[in-house]
Amino acid sequence: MIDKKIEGGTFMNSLSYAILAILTRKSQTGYELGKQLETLWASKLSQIYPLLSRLEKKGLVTSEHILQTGKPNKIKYHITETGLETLKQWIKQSPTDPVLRDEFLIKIHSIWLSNAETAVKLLLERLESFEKKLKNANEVIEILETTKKEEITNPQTDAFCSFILYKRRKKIVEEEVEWCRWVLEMFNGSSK
Amino acid sequence: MIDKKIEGGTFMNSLSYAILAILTRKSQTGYELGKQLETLWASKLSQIYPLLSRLEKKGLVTSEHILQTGKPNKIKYHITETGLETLKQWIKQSPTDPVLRDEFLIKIHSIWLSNAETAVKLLLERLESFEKKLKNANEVIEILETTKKEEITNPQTDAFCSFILYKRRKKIVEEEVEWCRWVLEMFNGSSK
DNA sequence: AGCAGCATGTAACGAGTTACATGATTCG
DNA sequence: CGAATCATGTAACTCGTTACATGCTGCT
Repeated sequence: MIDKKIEGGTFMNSLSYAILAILTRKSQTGYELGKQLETLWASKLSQIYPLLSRLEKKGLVTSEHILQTGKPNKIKYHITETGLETLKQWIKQSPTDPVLRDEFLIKIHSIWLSNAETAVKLLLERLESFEKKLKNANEVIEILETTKKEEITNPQTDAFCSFILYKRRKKIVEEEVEWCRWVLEMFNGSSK
Repeated sequence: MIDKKIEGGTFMNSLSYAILAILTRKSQTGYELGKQLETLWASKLSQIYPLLSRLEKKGLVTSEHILQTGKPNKIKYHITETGLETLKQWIKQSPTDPVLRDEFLIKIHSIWLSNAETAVKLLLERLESFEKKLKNANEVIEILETTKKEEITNPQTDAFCSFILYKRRKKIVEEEVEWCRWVLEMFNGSSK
């Protein structure tokens, strides 16, 4: 009875909703969406552009052609009333289980077959990459805390939602960093 | 120059390595692999069975037909020397970036458009599901700590690898639980 | 009587990535 | 002078899910 199939194509997938979610905050181009989506639902432009056309055919977004000089012309997308309603309805439904695909975990699972050097190299790389993510999250949180002091405590604002998501990110990334250090210690302890 | 393309089909994907990784610990059937893979690289049996055939053609695993009465016959897979070498070589290479696909995050991103009831329901569901995961991780950790006391401090054992992976899982899931409680408090605080 | 578990597989489809095509500007 | 950024898109592919097919045992 759930009509996922709205006129003009096939079903709505998670990426479609992620696109609508970002467009509620600011109308933007496919190219810009590609960057915004990184933290929410990573995807390539080659997947985003066809989906935007599909969403337009369904009447969930409208497009505005913007001519530019010196740069290629661009197409700005706006969410429609129908699009907003569709998104709101979707939010109410229980989300599917999260899926994590992380080659690092497979490698760690098998690291007992390897030597300490390989393990340490793997862990140091991971540590470095997550320390960068942590720094980035901290920066965004600081900016939100100073420029949106009021909004970030009000659940009815988009800043609040961004804030809590970055706080979550920070917590989880911090744990990963701590964990890497802990495992590295165990390798140092056992080799000496 | 990296010969991902070993005779007998196309490339090796992450799932192929995940299968090899699990088979290093214990020979087992595709059906059993399906369950073991849940925490490492979630996948369906319809993807696992054809991959096992492919791995056999490549000479990375061998199969043993086991006849059963009362239950359907089964095929037990064993990793070969070549399979083990292939896995060891792969571990040395830097893993690709982890990919997380989580509809919950998209919904939270848009929760400012919705009402407090919807948000609280979403968060309570998440909390419950992660509390279950936490309980499960704690149980496995306790078992490992009592039955494999020695191995879990020795990086050359498979128990050590399982142990550190479950410890990681526990930490991250704990943070998610804490975060859910924190956000729920903010909703309770603002509605009164 | 019906459902879950055991056990293997194929077919069809949707989701996602890589490669290709185009072309101007700006930065190092 | 090459690489990165801006900007949109198509084609070909791999990866992953859903549905289908089969059939016996044990639990509720």
